[in-house]
Amino acid sequence: MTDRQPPRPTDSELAILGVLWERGPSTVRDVHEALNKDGSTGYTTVLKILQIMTEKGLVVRDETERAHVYESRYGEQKTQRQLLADLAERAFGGSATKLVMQALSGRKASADELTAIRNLLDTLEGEKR
Amino acid sequence: MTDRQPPRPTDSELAILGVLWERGPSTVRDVHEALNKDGSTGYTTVLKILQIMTEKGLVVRDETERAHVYESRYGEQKTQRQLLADLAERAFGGSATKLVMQALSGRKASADELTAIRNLLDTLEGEKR
DNA sequence: CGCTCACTACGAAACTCTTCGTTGACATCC
DNA sequence: GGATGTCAACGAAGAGTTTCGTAGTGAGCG
Repeated sequence: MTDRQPPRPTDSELAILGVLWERGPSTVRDVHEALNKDGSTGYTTVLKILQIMTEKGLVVRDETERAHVYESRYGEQKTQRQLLADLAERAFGGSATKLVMQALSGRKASADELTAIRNLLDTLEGEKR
Repeated sequence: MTDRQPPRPTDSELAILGVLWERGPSTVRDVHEALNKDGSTGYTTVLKILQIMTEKGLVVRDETERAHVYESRYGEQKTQRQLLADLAERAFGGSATKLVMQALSGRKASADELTAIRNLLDTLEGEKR
């Protein structure tokens, strides 16, 4: 009835979504050029993946212009949270807290970053009480 | 020279690794029975995936007994951190901090969990100074 | 000794993902 | 109006994943 659960994007799809989030609605050419800054992907490859993503519902396509314009259907944060929930489910026994703690301890964060996280914690706790 | 970077486990592989981490070294039968508690996977399917994982180096196999015994080659935490680093790279522009903050805000954690995370933060900051 | 059971090995089939070559449509430029 | 360039669509090839049927092998039982 409501929107079906979007499928988990693959690596290539995620790379393209990154471009769309950064640039906003873009043509195939735009995406291709943005990706080719570092990697090397053919134009038709990008096109094909965008077509598949359209079928999957990951992006929406505006066909009014000759060069179709693609836009990510789900926001960056929503997608990121989806991926995190997914990973928590698959690799952390469903515990997002375990995921967070592992991410924190497995990594050197700067003092600034730790402070930012602490502030976020404060906010969350404030909401709760 | 040193160990080659282990490949990212697939979903099925991760499910099997979960069993191996929980039970310790196990035979195919052990894993199969553990997995069939809820899902439905054939015995030979589990065997095949374990064989592939052996080729990939994700597990090690002890063949001294007739029923081979499989063991995860990498610990649970190490694998989890690998997966997190990977996801941070692919979906969070390489920023583990962004990942943590998204995981925190996208989720309702209990007060106890927030406290646990806060304590971890204290420990990390303590080490740093 | 021969049967049966448990187990591994092999390989095929279906599916997805990634890549790209080719084709055809459309527009613009000379 | 024909050549040139841009673009979407199609299809195919190759790799990886997941599934499982079938075959072979060894161990122990009767």
